[in-house]
Amino acid sequence: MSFPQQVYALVRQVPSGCVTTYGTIACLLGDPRKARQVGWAMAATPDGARVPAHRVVRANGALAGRHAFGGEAIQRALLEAEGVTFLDNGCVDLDSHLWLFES
DNA sequence: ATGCTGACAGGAG
DNA sequence: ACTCCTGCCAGCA
Repeated sequence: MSFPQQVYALVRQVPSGCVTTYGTIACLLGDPRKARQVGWAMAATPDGARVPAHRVVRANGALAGRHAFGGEAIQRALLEAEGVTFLDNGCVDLDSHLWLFES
């Protein structure tokens, strides 16, 4: 199982209405320092992977921005549509929606 | 091969 | 609170 494959597998487990962070994913894969590679993996996410990359946010809940989906606003809209709430600063309410992969 | 960049994170100044 | 620096590793000029 290649690194990106594991990333996709985990992200796919995130239920609608929940989010997770790059660091968390990297940690679950055994190497917290590979957070950047997680980001790279998301950027390279093939459509066929069916990975809800919009549910993956930064360590503090801030959205990816830049190259993502066409804008942070889009990612935010997608999450809101799934029931995810945001803080005044535009960050995801991790306290309520962070997926800890307890399943 | 070398160096810079990047959907990141964490620590230091 | 904010900016800068380093670690990690894949991709590209």
